[in-house]
Amino acid sequence: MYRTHTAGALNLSHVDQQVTLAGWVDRSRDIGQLCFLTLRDRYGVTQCVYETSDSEDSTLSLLKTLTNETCIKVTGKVRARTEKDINPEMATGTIELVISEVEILNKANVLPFQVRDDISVSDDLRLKHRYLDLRRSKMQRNMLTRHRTIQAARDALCDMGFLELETPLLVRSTPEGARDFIVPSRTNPGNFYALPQSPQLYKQMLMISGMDRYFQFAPAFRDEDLRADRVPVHTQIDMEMTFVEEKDVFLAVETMVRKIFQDVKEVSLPESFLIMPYHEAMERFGNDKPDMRFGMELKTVTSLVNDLDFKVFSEAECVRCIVVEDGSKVSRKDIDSTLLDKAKIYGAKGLAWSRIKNQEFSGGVAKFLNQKTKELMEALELKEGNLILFVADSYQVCCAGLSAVRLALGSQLELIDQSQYAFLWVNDFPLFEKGDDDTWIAMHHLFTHPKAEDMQYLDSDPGKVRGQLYDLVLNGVELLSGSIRIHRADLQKQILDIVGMPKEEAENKFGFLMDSFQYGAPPHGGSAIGLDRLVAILCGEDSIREVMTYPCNNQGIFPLDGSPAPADQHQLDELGLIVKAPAKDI
RNA sequence: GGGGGCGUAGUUAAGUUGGUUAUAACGCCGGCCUGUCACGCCGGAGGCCGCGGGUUCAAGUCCCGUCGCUCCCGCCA
Repeated sequence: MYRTHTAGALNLSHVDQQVTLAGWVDRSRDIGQLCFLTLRDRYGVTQCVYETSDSEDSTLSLLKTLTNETCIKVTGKVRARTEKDINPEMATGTIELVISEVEILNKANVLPFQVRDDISVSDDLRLKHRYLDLRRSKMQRNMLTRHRTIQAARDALCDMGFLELETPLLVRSTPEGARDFIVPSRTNPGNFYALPQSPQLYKQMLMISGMDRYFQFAPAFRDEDLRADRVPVHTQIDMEMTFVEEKDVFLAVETMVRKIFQDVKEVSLPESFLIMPYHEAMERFGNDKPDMRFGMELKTVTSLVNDLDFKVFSEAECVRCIVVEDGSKVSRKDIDSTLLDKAKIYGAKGLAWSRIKNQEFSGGVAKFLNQKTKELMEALELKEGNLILFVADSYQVCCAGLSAVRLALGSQLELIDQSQYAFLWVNDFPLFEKGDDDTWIAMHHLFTHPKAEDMQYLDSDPGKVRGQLYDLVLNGVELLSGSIRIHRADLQKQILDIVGMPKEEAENKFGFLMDSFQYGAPPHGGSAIGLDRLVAILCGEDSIREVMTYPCNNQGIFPLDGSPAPADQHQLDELGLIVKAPAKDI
């Protein structure tokens, strides 16, 4: 071993012991014939000190050459610091290591960026030198949190009798929503595997196999455009259960999530989480993943304002609004620029506003609203000083626009308690939505079981059918998606008919699943948690990249190894591939 | 596919209506310092101002193009 202890281990009980530490130079402070250096490893930081009366001393000279992040081994005796030299900020601040010997294991060159928490460096540079970025204590903490989250989830699921099983990573391209990553087969020229978008079909068949309860930390691959919280590969805590209904899945998930928050954050979550149907979420928050940490709910006023002498309102399909309690905190400039911009992103053409002053509307569109002062004041329960913000458009645009405005106000007015974890189940999603060309498309995926009481509308009015579908939302972030699945071939065929998938295509793409339904497939259901998003929230990070070891950048490029890269000609030849597009230079 | 923002030493930034030798902090190199802990003090090196073109007596600054990064919309159940 290179070391006898770690850099976080030493305390007063080790005084006078001879120890050896190995790690990186966190900082060195050269005070002439006195020299301090702080040595860092995953476990902490320990101050090492060397003093001499000989200015030609070889150890002293060596210490003076140490640059930050040089990898070293230090041997010496632990000494208690004198009262005035104790550093209360440091976990090891009561002691120091008196250096007798230093060995440079590997020198560090001039660093591309400093390894410390208070840096602001471009993400690209951080990713190019991710090994250095991960040395920063914040990143070390994030990785530890990730590890603990996985550990707690595994403990909880194993306790509940789930089996941890793996499903294939080279699979058939599936009829799911996102674009597949495809992998050419050398042994079967002209044929391709797909990387799984989720273990969906394979975990369903594990239930058919009688595995009863399964889970897996599963990579999920999707070849779509990226975002701050979206990368081509993310990890799901994927689970599936047999002979269960929605509430049974909720219970299992809640048990696991409670264990995670207890173990990782020492936070006790409530016995059960709030449940809200999709339609209620849209009505109250304009969003299917509402942030429940603050109110400011949306209201609909279409019928009250459509006879006003104001074309924008009278001709709109829908008029919705939100009420800001203390309107004085929102300036005209906020409304006309910041908030309007938010609403515009989602297609709103404007953001009408007015304030309540002396028991009537004042400013903005007041002259129109005051045709119905009393009715509006009562319907919206308006009070002195309120600010009302309206969007008039389709129901979808009203919801999306005002929901964005609500979130912007929530953060601007600091209405959000950052210490709170507000969980919410959203369920009863519609099974289908109308596509562009008037066809029905599955809102979630094709394997979701309709709600029993809505099955009667499958033929007559698919838009009315709700699925046994649920999302778990945490602080406005969609953490989990799941459903009770179809387990009978006849129902599965009916669903495929409704979305107009040709029989041949269905047979080709997942006939194997349909087949499996024919041998006593049991009722089953499950869910998948976005592990990266969960860990990001636990770490207080906005981007999931902060909790992944080696994420790619926003262009899908990983600056460290330079992937993706062109394939060698001999690789292409073996695969029988001809590249038509010239390789983009990256 | 569409829109917004940013590209200046190793890093993060400043750079005025276009006008001397392009600044600062941290880092790096050298010197001084025996209780520092963001050590301090003195000195030094370090620049294709992303790239290409244009306007001008003169461009880091203005214009056009391009490349890179980033955030968002579409897309992603």
